[in-house]
Amino acid sequence: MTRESTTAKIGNTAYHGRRGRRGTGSVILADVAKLAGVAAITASRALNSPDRVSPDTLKRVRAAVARSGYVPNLMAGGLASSKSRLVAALVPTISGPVFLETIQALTEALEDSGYQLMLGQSGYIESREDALLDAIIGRRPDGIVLTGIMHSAAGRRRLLASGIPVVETWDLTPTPIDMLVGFSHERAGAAVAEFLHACGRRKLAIVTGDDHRAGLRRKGFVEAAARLGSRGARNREMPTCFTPAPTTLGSGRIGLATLLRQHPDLDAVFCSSDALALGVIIEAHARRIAVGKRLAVVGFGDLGFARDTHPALTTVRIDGTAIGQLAARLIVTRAAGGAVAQRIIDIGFSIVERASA
Amino acid sequence: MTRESTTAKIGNTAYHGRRGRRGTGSVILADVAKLAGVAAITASRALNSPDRVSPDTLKRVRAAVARSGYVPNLMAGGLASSKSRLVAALVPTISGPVFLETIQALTEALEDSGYQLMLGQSGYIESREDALLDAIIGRRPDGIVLTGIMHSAAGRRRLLASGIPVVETWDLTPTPIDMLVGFSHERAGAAVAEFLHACGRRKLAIVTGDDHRAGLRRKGFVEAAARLGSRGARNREMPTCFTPAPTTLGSGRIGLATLLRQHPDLDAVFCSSDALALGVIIEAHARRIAVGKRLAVVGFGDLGFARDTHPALTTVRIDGTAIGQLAARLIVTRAAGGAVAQRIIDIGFSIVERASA
DNA sequence: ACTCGCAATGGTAGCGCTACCATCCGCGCT
DNA sequence: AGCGCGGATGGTAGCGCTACCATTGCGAGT
Repeated sequence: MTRESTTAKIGNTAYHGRRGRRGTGSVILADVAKLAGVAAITASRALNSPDRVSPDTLKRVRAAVARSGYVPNLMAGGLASSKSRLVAALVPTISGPVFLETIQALTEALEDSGYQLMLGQSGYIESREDALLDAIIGRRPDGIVLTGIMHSAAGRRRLLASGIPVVETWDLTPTPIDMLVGFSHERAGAAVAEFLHACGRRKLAIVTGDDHRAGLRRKGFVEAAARLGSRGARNREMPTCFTPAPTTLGSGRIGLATLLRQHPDLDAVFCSSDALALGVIIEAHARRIAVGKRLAVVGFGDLGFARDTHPALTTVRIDGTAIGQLAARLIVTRAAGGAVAQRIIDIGFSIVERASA
Repeated sequence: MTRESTTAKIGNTAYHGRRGRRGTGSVILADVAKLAGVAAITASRALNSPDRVSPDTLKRVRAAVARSGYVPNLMAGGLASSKSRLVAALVPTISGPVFLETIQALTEALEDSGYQLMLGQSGYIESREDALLDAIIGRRPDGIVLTGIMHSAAGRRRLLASGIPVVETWDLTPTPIDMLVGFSHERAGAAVAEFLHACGRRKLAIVTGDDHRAGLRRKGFVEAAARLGSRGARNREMPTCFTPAPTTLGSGRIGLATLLRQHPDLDAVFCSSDALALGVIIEAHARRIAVGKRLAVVGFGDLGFARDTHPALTTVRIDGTAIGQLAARLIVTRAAGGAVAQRIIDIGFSIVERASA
């Protein structure tokens, strides 16, 4: 029994109503083809590679689509072509505006290339990360973007085994799973120490979150400070205040208060996020400490508000948008069968010098 | 020719190498079934409804899955069952932390129920919204969550026609497409005006973004102020400063400066976001205006930093997490074939009274 | 005139999975 | 003994689409 033997009704309800199976009852490609007076495969070509059909056919198929309100079933198409036009992004959490810019740029760049973003939040629980990985790999995305994720060894193996292009971002590990767009947190930390040193600051301190990447920045900062001979840093005795994730304005206030109790004479604070830095500035205000003069404050991230604090915040700028766009380009290239010239891209960073340091 | 007639190799590479089609070459259900010594359909049941197979079979199938590294192809499963286990969320943009909490909660709640979130950003371009809608509907998600989207009439129609459950959020329109979780922006604005009036404030002003929902809050605020007889508000002459999207700390600073130029005696400012409010506070600081005393400031959103500003920010709290969770529950219920008791849920709001007003 | 090539179209056979029905087996009942 | 019944399992036939190959028709090349 063929579809043609049923009524001419658009949609496959009639067919399934007669005998047998499920079906969504919506308009399918065969309906469009019949309306346009062509075979299904020709209708498919008209939609997916318009230059492979005659102009006349193309017009008729397009008209049929418009008339019937047909929306291609991408699950079926994906199954048949093993191309899902989906890209998955895995982040620890989207709150915490650090990765937002990257996700935003990624989504936009992908949409421009006809891809859709699937978002996964691993939280910080490893078992969840594994379950999530299954859910993601199960959809056979054309690419996976890992942002700020510390993946388990098991996770790495499954990703590798899946054969799906992977882009890691926001970090620069020597041994990426596949591709990578990031920068060196350690060098960023070192650069801040050198900058503060050049400003004449010698009594440095840190307010930092305790995630892995912040740790790397701290390491670079402390080592550079030691190398340059700043106070206390020689023996890794950098005054440090750790704050729990996520880093907030409130933690920054507490952080400065805590540091001042032990080291009332400190003259510079490097914060692992702009939110912390804003908190430090506000706490300094409350204590009538002149930020930028008696106390230098440096943030990290160059979030939108950094230019508008009082005084404006000196901070490390990471081009999150570029990271997202590059990640998208890498994946799109790979999905199109192309080879990428450079599997590891160092996007660098810059110190935006404003009034706070 | 059946799969069984080929070698016992795991994965369908051998089969497809021999003659014919594409195929991903990865482990498929039939491989698992063969390993476990059962039929494919039994393996499927073992994975999807474990209580419908014998404990022994279940164990053997699970072992086979573990041994082969099988990951179900959810596109194929979705096609066969017309259940995608995907939910799409449409937001104008994810930067701008307002909807973050909702998206976060939504993702988590869905993951707990075995659903995956697909994220779409419409930007503010209507043509893009339409293209996006096709990409989304094409994947046949089990639900669509609209957050802060003003959808075109055409968009409404397609959503309706698709038959997919839709939840609109963050607003309370009288005629939702399907389901709705939100609150009345107008009433929120009115409540702030009443609150400020009760605090003895009479010379009110507004700093606001110019999106639709902020407009509704402004309307409620202005009308309530007029009703209560605050200065100028009788004739809708509320001093107002509009700022371009997105609302930022910087816009808030400019906003207050602008208002003060025209109305140096104002004693209260209602801001359409906490970011604006923070900017207003910072500008007031810079001008040595005592916030909470000479000038009352009220924000909107109760973002994380609101409790930590100096002085702490009085603001309107919306439970974005609850919105996300409720939206998830509505969709999961519907997808499971259940009927929802209440198609329109008013989540309300509350004014968090702190030191700034 | 006859091949050759190419553009346009169509038929067929799956992609990997699950809904639907059929079968089988063992159990308690009449 | 024969019956029905429910639990476990299997076979088959698609879900809606596209890869692969075949076919057709027509103009150019020899």
